[in-house]
Amino acid sequence: MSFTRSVENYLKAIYHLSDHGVSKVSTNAIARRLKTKASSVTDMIKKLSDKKLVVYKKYQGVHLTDSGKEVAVRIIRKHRLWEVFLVEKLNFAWDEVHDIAEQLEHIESEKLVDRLDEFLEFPSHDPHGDPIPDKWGEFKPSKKVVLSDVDAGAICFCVGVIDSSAKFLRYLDKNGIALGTQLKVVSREEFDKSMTIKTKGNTMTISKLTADNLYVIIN
Amino acid sequence: MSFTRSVENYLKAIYHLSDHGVSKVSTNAIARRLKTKASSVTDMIKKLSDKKLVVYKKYQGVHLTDSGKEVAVRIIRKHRLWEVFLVEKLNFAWDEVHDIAEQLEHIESEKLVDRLDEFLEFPSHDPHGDPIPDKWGEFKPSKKVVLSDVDAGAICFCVGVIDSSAKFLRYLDKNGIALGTQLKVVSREEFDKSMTIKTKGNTMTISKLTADNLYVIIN
DNA sequence: AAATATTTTTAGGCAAGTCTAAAATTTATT
DNA sequence: AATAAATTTTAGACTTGCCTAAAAATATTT
Ligand SMILES: [Mn+2]
Ligand SMILES: [Mn+2]
Ligand SMILES: [Mn+2]
Ligand SMILES: [Mn+2]
Repeated sequence: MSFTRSVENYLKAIYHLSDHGVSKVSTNAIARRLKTKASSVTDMIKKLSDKKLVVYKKYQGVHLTDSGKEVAVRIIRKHRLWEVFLVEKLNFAWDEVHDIAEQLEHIESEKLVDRLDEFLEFPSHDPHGDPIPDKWGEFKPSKKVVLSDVDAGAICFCVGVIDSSAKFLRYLDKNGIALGTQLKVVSREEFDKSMTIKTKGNTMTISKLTADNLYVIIN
Repeated sequence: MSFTRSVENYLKAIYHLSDHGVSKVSTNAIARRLKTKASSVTDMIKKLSDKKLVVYKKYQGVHLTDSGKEVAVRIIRKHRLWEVFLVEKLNFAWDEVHDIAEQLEHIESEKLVDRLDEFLEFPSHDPHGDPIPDKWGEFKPSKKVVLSDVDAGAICFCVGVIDSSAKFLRYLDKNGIALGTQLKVVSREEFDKSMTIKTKGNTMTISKLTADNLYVIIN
């Protein structure tokens, strides 16, 4: 099955708004996300419902069917793989790639996606730390968490920040922490919730504030 | 300026049919090429004319304006760069890439195109031996020619075939001639128009028939 | 519980791009 | 030069996706 760009964008939006296709999503939420009008959303929802991609009851919001979820995950896979390509191979910064990936995600060719995946050596996460589903639509169980939630002893790698101020980024940079940096949590201090972490060449103690603003994925 | 996918496809078709935008193109020729109906072409031509991308006189065919040509060349550049990417980086065969490039050529991002160009090390020709314009829309002077037209002494490389029968391709393969193979024309025989050519490891004589069916680019 | 505010749907309309069938124009043939 | 054939354009219709304005349903206040 092949769908229009617009249908794909709606399904992806609903997927994200519904927390992986679990809960119901309101018309207005979709409209806000896609920068369109509620009436347009209602129109589209009816078409999606006719195609059995969503379940819809008037005034009650929508949720994705299994096949709707499948389409959404396929688009997300493509979006994130292309983001990796742009950052890893074409040296884009991680905050420049979204709009381009928004277009590339609609290119249709299963072979292309699989070859790209292989070319990128089957990345498990995109440059923003979001997981990339495999070709069967399965996500790896690992999930991005805030560093302050990681137990002592765990090894993880940095995939994103919450506070993206220049100040914070400079601080991280100075201490050799960047996207993709491996970290081991050596110990956690109960008293002030500070943590001691070890990077490749360095061991340091970071404050709770810092740990609260770093996203990591546990290996 | 940004145009719809459809507009871009029309402009590209007209460019190719008009021999680089020189001659006039008939409605039917465009319809044939784009697998659409003549009436649809007339409709679109009017819109292109309103946008000053073509010059149109009823019943007299169209030709591209300078700005129409510019758009067409930009699309062709993208098409061919993506083809190189697919073959060189993702290991596609040269006969598999066209349809995918047909989609990728419409991705909008000047930065993406320039980075891709750089990543591919500024290729001058696509996998079919067609020249790739630079970012200012300029084509390198070299052009693909039939091997039988090449003078003795010249060094060229193989970029395509006219006869694509399995028989011919097997013959080439057996003699170590493939896409990209460097050839030196050692001598030409006036009597039967046969040629002696030298490849990397081998010198051989080929018939006029063979030379007539091989496209090369002179270095 | 009634009134008010918010959300969602309907009604009607518009642009892009395509189609079929019929009319107009150009080109080729007698 | 007249007729026939081919090409091109017009007329009218359809789909997709979007919009505004108004009506209907649901949610929140009083
Ligand atoms: Mn998109
Ligand atoms: Mn991302
Ligand atoms: Mn195309
Ligand atoms: Mn090509």
